[in-house]
Amino acid sequence: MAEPITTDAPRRGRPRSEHSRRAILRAASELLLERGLGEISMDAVAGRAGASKATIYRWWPSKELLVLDALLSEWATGTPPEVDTGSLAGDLRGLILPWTNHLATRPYGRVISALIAAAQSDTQFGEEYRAHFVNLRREPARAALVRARERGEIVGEIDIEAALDLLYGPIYHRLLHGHAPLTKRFANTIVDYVVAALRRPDGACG
Amino acid sequence: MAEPITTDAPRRGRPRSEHSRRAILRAASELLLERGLGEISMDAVAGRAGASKATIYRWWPSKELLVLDALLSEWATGTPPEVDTGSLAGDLRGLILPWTNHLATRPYGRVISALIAAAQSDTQFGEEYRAHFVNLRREPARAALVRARERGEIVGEIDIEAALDLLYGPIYHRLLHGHAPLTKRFANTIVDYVVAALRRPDGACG
DNA sequence: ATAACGAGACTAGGCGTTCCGTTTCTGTTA
DNA sequence: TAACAGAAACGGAACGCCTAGTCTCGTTAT
Repeated sequence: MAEPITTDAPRRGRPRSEHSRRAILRAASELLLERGLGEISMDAVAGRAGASKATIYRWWPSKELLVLDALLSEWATGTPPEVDTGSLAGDLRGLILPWTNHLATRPYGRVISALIAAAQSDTQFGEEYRAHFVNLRREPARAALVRARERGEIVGEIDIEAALDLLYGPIYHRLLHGHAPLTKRFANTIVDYVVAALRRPDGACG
Repeated sequence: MAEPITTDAPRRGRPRSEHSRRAILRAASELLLERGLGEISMDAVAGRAGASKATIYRWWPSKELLVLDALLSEWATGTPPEVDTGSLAGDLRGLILPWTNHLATRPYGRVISALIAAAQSDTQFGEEYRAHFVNLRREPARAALVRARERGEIVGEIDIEAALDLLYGPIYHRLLHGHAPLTKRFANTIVDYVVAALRRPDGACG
């Protein structure tokens, strides 16, 4: 993430160029979706943004964190509000469908897989990535599951963390491996399966 | 994958050194699990194997394909036989438990995530990876689902491909993101959820 | 006076290639 | 049987090219 711009106590000297900051983030986003993380260079980002590499590294400590910031600033526009539809299926669909639709419109798989790979060797980046990408999505789904349990829609011993993996795992799986398309129909099927699994964890009826 | 050694019609000239081939694969495996794909160099592999880089590149076209070959040759020893236990839960458990146990014993997550990232930009490598890693695991699970349907254990319209993602997606999710441990208990829970979801796809009873 | 800016040179390190001299095999000739 | 020529693989090492990240420089804005 970029070092935040301190607003209080106006610093001396030339202020940070907001124009450059946006140009850098936009250039990074564009190049990222055109080619992927491994295929772009910081020189290319600087060149397209009309900025200097020194300026980039003054505010972002590494290529990966710049990319993470670029994706977050792009996705910030499309985050849907969390809603309580009254049913578990409705809640999960409201969370999953816009997200998968967003993922399917652009080649995010190549970018996110590179970020995951980078997160394996850089612990600090890994935590930042998980906090902003993974947990940010899990939290509202977790809340929906808790509501459903309090409502009595799901009963018995429920492993909520495993249920969240059951929900998000298949989406990430198709996104990263690309063995099958990430369609709206698929997302709906996964939600149906998850709801069915939680309603009768042991598969019994009656 | 390495170019296969042709056995028929013995070629002229010095034959390929089987000793070097094994030393290279073993050095690659060791370094890979010690440090990960992005943190090792071909010079390091050559050095540890006591081989020349020229020799490596004579038989493996890239670092990624060498690594894929190294992992496959290591895993070839631990592949369990496919068994028909007579129940869907038993079949899936027989497939999933040994695999997750194997995955959890070593830091495979960092290696596999790097391979997935590499597969995004190299189409040919991507197909090779999916064929040997992903589909090799999906196929027996697919067969188990078909048997369960023929047996009448699961009924109605089943999206088998989505069901496979429901089974493997959560495992890959934890392996790659590392937000929660990949325990035997977790694998069992996922199998239970999958079986429950498929028994009543609509969540209804009666 | 301070600090960010763009431009660009620079370092360090990795992938993959190429050359070298050597080794080990096959095939031919005497 | 024995020598010789060619083919092909070997280890070692240097090289070209590219990229992340650092640093210097003169400039510009507060």
